[in-house]
Amino acid sequence: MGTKQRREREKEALRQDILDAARELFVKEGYENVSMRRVAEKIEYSPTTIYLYFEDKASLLYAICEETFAKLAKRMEAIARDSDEPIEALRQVSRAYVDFGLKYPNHYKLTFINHPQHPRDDKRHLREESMGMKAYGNLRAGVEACIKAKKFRETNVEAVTQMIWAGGHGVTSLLISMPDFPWVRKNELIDLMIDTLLEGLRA
Amino acid sequence: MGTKQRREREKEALRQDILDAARELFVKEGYENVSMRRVAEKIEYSPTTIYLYFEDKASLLYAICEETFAKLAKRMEAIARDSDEPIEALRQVSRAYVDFGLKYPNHYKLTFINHPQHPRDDKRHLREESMGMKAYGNLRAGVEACIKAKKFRETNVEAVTQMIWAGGHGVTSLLISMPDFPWVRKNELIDLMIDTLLEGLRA
DNA sequence: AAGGTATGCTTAACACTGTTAAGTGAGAGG
DNA sequence: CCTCTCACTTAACAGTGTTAAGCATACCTT
Repeated sequence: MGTKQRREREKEALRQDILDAARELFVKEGYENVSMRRVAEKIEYSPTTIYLYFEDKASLLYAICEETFAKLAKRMEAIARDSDEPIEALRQVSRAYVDFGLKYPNHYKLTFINHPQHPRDDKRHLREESMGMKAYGNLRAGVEACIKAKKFRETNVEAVTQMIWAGGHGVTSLLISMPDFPWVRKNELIDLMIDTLLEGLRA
Repeated sequence: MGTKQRREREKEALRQDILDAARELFVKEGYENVSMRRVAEKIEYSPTTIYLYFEDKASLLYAICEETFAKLAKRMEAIARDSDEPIEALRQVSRAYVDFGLKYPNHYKLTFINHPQHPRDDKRHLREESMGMKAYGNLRAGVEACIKAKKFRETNVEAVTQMIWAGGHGVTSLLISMPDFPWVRKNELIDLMIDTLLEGLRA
């Protein structure tokens, strides 16, 4: 009987409906400002139904974050593949990171800025297989290539990677979360950050 | 009759009690995890009493942040005064900024990461007189001194200030909001960021 | 000193929140 | 045809920020 398989398919479809509704609301109005009841209303189910598919509200967010991270990781990989000059590749990967954040500010906010502190030591997003870790790994690979090619004087791969990440995140998050501040031109600020960091690292 | 003045003093005292209680709780457990009822319980008043002294919960935190950021601005000023080598001064001012954020993560979160997005066009924290902006002004002064002394190749004061701010903010906010990530030693990361930026700026 | 009033605080309530325990009802399996 | 499974719902709990209304006391005036 294919009934069991059909039911399985239907469950998966509803799971996706929940995810789609939640993503749209979270992105439009912010995680904190969207209640489970509102998500339920959007998919026209009772609020408690969501709990049959996701452990809690944070898990719902986590699933959405994974989707977003996956897109970013994919784009970073493509850039790294298409370039062979390591510093130029790293520059473009960093640029891609910031551009991604500015293009999808609400997704970025959701995943990197307003990331709610998970209640009981929930370290899902730090697992090796998580998409966030994969994006970090891509940046790390770019840094490693530069160090292997002896282009940098600092040789601690992890430290350099984290610094470049922090530099990109700093620009991105400030531009997003303080839009009313009198910033200089966005591109000027982004390029100045990346260029200065790479210049400062040069062997 | 001094009764009016005495009452004024008593009101001010209670206001401070509220501030003290709220600060202790917010810093210890985080703004989001502390309710108005818990603050009220701590000072042994009814919850609604707080609303006679502060417009809402966000205003309570804002008042605390102003106090704390005043300290930061003061420290930055002192550092700038005590040093006459402009790059060294800027390095220490930047370091003070990050150290401050890590010491008071909840204050930092409100003014630079989570700041209330819904209180409709509430731009308190962007006002010239706000202590957060004063700290930014101190950083800017440090950058200006370096540029005046012809130590930097980039001469756009605003752009350089914003970049250094973004660098410090990136490190600070990531360390705060992703405490479980396998960071390299904090001091190593902070120093690497500041040193690399200053090295990359050198004339 | 007595009466009225302004002031400081509290009680009760509203409209929400995330989450869970218990219950319902339709459809599959025997 | 009956039973039982299981997706889903209803009702409720324990909390949240916030407000409207009420009360008691300390003050000022007569």
